[in-house]
Amino acid sequence: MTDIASSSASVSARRPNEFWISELNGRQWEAVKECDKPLLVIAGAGSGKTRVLTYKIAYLLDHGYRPEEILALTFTNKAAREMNERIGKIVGRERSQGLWSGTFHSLFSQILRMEREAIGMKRDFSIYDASDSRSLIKSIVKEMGLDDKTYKPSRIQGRISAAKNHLLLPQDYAADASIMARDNRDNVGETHRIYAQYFQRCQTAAALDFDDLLLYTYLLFDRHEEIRLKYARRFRYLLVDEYQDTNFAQHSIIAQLTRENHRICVVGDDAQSIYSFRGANIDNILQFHVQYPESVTVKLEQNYRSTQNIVKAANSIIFHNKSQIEKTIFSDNAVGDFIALMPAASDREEAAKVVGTIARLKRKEAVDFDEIAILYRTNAQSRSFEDALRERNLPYRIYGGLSFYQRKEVKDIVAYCRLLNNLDDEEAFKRIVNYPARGIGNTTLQKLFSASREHGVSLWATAYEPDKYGVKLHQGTLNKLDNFCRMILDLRELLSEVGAFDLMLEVIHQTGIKNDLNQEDGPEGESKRENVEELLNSVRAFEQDWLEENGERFVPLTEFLQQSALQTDVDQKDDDTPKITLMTIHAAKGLEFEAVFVTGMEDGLFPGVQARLFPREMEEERRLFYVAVTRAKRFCFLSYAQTRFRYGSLERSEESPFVREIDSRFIREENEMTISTDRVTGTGFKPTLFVAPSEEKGAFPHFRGNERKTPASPRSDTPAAASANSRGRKLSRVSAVCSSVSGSNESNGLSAGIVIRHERFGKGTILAVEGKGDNANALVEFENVGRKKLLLKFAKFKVLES
DNA sequence: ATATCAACCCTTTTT
DNA sequence: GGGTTGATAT
Repeated sequence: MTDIASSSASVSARRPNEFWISELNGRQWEAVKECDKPLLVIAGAGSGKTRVLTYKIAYLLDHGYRPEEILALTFTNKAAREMNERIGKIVGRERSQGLWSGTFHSLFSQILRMEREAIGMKRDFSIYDASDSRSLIKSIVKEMGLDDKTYKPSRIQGRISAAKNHLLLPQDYAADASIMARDNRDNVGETHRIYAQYFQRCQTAAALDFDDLLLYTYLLFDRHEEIRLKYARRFRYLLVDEYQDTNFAQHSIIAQLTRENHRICVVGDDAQSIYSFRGANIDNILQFHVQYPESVTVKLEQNYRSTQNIVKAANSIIFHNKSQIEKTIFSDNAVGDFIALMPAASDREEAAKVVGTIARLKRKEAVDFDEIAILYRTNAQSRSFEDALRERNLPYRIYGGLSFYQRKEVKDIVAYCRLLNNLDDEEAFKRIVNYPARGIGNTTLQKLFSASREHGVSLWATAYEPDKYGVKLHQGTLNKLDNFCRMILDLRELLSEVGAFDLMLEVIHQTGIKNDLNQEDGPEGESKRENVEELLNSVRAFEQDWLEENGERFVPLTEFLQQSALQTDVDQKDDDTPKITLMTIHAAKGLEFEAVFVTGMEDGLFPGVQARLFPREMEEERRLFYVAVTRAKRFCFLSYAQTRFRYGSLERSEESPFVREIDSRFIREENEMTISTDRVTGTGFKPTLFVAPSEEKGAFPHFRGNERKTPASPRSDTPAAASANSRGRKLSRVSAVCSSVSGSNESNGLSAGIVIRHERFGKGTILAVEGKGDNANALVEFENVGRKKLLLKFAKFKVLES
């Protein structure tokens, strides 16, 4: 089972690998070229993990693997995108097209859509996000007459999520004595019934939640051996990034796909495992050698990112953890500056100090804003920094928190779209049935609810045919319901005729949303209208991108919905002006910055109160701290506030115990810095950096600050062109490509029988050409992906033989 | 049925 | 501080 790569190497290697070797150190190269045995790469922070992954894929491509035979799984879209770009740079874009790379969730949801029949799902299933799930759980708790104090939706959601991550269906859950005992002990003994009901309701709504994307993929492969084999064979090589953060479900699916051939490479760092709260199981990485006894382990221990002081300080932090894989991370970079500790009297002062220091970093060290990050433990901490940055007119960008797609006005429009796409989507229905207000109130809804539960049909079904399900309503209400349903059905007619963008425009007009928003005045209404604009922009951008890659007449709404459901804040880019990054430490995983501020270093905040009593949680918090510090290339600051506003009132806090865990040789307090400069070497960090922020007034008189913000939307995360930009392409470039391609292809006079190579789908034979002008399209039979209809206006391919 | 206001939780962390 | 829920008036 280990012959393929080597046997085909001589045939297809086109490029000497010496060039690569110069780009890699010995260990990295070792990891790249080991393609026969299962490979575990323990990659310390900043040790070139992504480099190894990308070169390894390039190496595979050079040794007989076709792009579509490689599956590369990441945790974030950003990581996937970055990987794709870097591979494109190494082997050229065309040779990497067709690679299966992306997040677990997005790739699996694509597979589920392709194999929907096997699991009895319809093509246009909805994806419930966390708040949809929570709201569904909430209504179930209510319906079951349980106390929502003891059965707090978020708590139940956590349990259900954990169950799914352990591949436990409702019946398995109820049958598990230890789980039931635990639930009973915790006074939530009815959880299994909620879970069963939740599961059922998701099914009648044709909806999958995030965890279902994994669970159903597992079940698909488990119950349909032929399908599992199909994918196990298709993916001849499997790579997994951030393996320390995989949960049992992910681990199991990987096992399903590698059962026959063990061509797999996982990359991770146990010291950076920070998602155990989400079911991530560190044993997956620790037990890799047991799962694959013939496996090889490569440790990458040289850090190329940070100064020696930062690396050593980070080592001294993680040293306090008991359980870990033995390794010594070292750096050959400059010694660098001390980690700087910045105490502050209040959270406001903390923010002022941080921002003041940023201004100085920019001026004295020429660190640009996009090389600076302010990190914190909880999203709630962002506010004081926002205020301080706005006051100083410094550009920033917040990631996380209330993401764009979670705003009410945006969610409402998306909910309409979801309902059009999938009439059974219950959460979407609930959200918009009476928005804008049309007199369908709670009492009506309750009647529909109980009818739908009673008959096991969707809410839509009962609203559409109330009589059939014995719903008793006044004539007036019946008329209102009927009007609503007719409007939805009318809009639905458009699904097969127009693209996502046009459809959304129709929705906004026909449903009265536009009217409603136009009536709202004041800054809030203004900001809502802006957000709707942004939503439309992002749809348009998505369309541009999608049409180019898939030759179709228009973008089906369902395509947009699917990608937007799995899109996170970090995936969005607004414009190109450098901005200071504000995010949680979790969100910063995998990123790096010249200067990093780790803020809120307070006992009870970081580590949080809940962690203090449990050693295992303390270790996770400590790893989180380790992740935070190792994001920094040159400058790392730790700040804390002695008083802080929490839940609206002032609270006192002490310095985090983590601060004292750093070896004192690598850290200095702000005021100490001004005196002891003797150890300051390397990058030449001037002690003058630390001056009271008040002296910093007007540091950037010419700088044009943040765009104006309305109080209602103080954040600067605009997802305009999120999708198009997210692939690293500009709209202008897209259109340029389109025009040139369409010109050449049309004049080439394509006809049946001609063989082409498509950028993404590979080699294929044209079966038929039809249509004129913009609508000209070709039906092509591709070798690997089957039949596709390409819209010649957008399709990127070249003719091989005619 | 809707609009408004007071009382009430609260905060980890995210695909 | 902020968002959600519940009671109350219209």
